[in-house]
Amino acid sequence: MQRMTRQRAAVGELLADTDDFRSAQQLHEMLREAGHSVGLATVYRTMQTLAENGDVDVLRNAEGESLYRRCRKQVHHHHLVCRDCGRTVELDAAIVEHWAAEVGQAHGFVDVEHTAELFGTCAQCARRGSHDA
Amino acid sequence: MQRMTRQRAAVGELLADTDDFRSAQQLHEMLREAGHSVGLATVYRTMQTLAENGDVDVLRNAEGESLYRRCRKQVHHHHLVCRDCGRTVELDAAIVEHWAAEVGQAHGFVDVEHTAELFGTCAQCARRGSHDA
DNA sequence: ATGTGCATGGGAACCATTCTCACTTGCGGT
DNA sequence: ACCGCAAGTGAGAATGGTTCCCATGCACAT
Ligand SMILES: [Mn+2]
Ligand SMILES: [Mn+2]
Ligand SMILES: [Zn+2]
Ligand SMILES: [Zn+2]
Repeated sequence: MQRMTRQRAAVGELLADTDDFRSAQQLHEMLREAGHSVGLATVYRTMQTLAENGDVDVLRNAEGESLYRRCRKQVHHHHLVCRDCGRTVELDAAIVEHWAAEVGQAHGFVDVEHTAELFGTCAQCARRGSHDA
Repeated sequence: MQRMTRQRAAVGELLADTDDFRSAQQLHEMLREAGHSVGLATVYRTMQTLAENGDVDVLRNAEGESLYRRCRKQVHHHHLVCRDCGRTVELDAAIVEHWAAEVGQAHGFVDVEHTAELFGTCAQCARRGSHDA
């Protein structure tokens, strides 16, 4: 019931080549530049489906936009993301997992989920940024 | 240069009485019900200013809406929030602070900020929820 | 090759938030 | 108390990311 279409193939190929977090609109533009023709609505739909299936990770930047990325790890993890270029480091954070579970239980909450993301400026962007100014 | 207006007084009073995270629209409605007349745009502006001054904390729920709350602690902290009723527990998380700082430095990132929020269903809402269904 | 129903895409709709701008008002100065 | 004016307000328009609609396209089982 899940069909392989030209559009989905193009998105999949793009995600394989990209290891920074990107917005749906950025992905759409990248597809256009690569010569593929894929509707914006289709990009949104595709990313949503991939996210639901756990095939991509989603996070929201400070502006509230959703950013997507195909991660190496399939299991739950967190990220350190460059707010300038999207460069991403995948993180294990057993400490954070324990903390979240303990705190939730201690206060009688159930179905506890957590978000924990780090945003910074990567070394390369920091170097580039110090040139001007 | 910061003037005390009827509207800001009303918002301040409301925030003092509320200790759950609330959206600007919810606050606007609560003001209306309390008999105050405050424009929605003013609520947004006021919350934005309060947030910039660190007088309220802001976080985004799963739907991407901004939620506001006047916290007891003035210093940096995190939250455990009921996704149904907004009930909130303020959290110290020295472990998370250390983790964030270490990880950022280890990967050469600078100006590292972090988000870490827990969302769950509070005991009361869990009890209420189990009645129906 | 054909049929069926999932997939696509362009534009409209949605919705939280911000902007605009004419009007109001707090408040320092007199 | 009275002025003057910059800060504040609010109703509606604009914004912008995302979702919805629906006529058309196309993957794929038979
Ligand atoms: Mn985790
Ligand atoms: Mn922290
Ligand atoms: Zn970078
Ligand atoms: Zn609750």
